[in-house]
Amino acid sequence: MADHKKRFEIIIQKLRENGQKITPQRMAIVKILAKSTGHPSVEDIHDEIKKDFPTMSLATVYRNIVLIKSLGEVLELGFPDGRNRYDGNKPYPHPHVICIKCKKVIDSNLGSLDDLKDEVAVETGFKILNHRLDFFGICSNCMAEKV
Amino acid sequence: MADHKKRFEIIIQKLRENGQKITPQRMAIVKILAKSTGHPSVEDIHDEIKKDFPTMSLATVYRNIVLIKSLGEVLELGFPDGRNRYDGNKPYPHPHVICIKCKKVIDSNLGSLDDLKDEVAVETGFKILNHRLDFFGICSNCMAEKV
DNA sequence: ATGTTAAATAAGAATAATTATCATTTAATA
DNA sequence: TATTAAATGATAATTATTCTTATTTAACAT
Repeated sequence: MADHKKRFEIIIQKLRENGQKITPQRMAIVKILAKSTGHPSVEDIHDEIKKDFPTMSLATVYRNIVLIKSLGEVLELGFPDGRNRYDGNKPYPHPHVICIKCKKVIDSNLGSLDDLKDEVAVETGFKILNHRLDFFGICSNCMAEKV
Repeated sequence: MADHKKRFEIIIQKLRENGQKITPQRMAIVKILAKSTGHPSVEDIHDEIKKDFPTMSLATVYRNIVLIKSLGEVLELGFPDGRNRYDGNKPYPHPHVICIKCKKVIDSNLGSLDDLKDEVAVETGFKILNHRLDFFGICSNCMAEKV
């Protein structure tokens, strides 16, 4: 089964287990999050779904993301300019590489930061639960386009 | 000279070099950013300065942060919940450790991520300019307070 | 199959952080 | 001290997100 199909099933299953109803709108949102290779914003998701559900409300997208986030099945990437983006395909912390020109967000396949995490825990006395690592730069496309 | 005094002078000097006026309000903001051990939010800064300048406008704080950011002399830490925080003492990327209970933000003294950066550049074809590494967890104080 | 009910949705109002506007004030320079 | 472009203060505008409420509907029991 394709990766995003599997993720879709996992998230739907988890929703069921938590007594949530499976509505068509909810399924549409989960479907996009399960793929989410492009790290869509709430508006991206809303626009995409409006093709099938012209009455889909933005509030519904927000509500469902909060819900799915609370189940640990989507990763939220917040940015200072207030355009959060989401990854429901790999909901665990992993490095992202972000183009500051075209705003593309891609995944990196770097190894884990467990060693660093342990160092930080010892150094600070924190119980570390989570982390986030982003690299910012310019992608090869945007580099080629520079005038 | 104390660390934050030095930072203050550096930032003021850079403002001068760029033809910016040195106003009392601007100095007050730079002074707080130069210290900024607590990684203050815009509101924190505004509240602090209002003690000396009761008429200080929020807009002035925002404007000056944008300006100082454009000079590369303050690091902006954006969070999904829309409460950005600032570090003008160490304006270059460095790991932060954030308590998810009391929202405290402290610095970590981990070594550099230059090796990782190079790996990512090779892997993705990006020109990497910047990065951000945050660890989220619970600080020892909050851990002790749990009921 | 159908009725019941608590939860979900749609639409739009409310909120909160940030940015823009514009009249007034002021730092820098002559 | 006068001049002038830039900075400030006050507030309106904007934008992302959350809240509210009437309506609809998925899930379950009959």
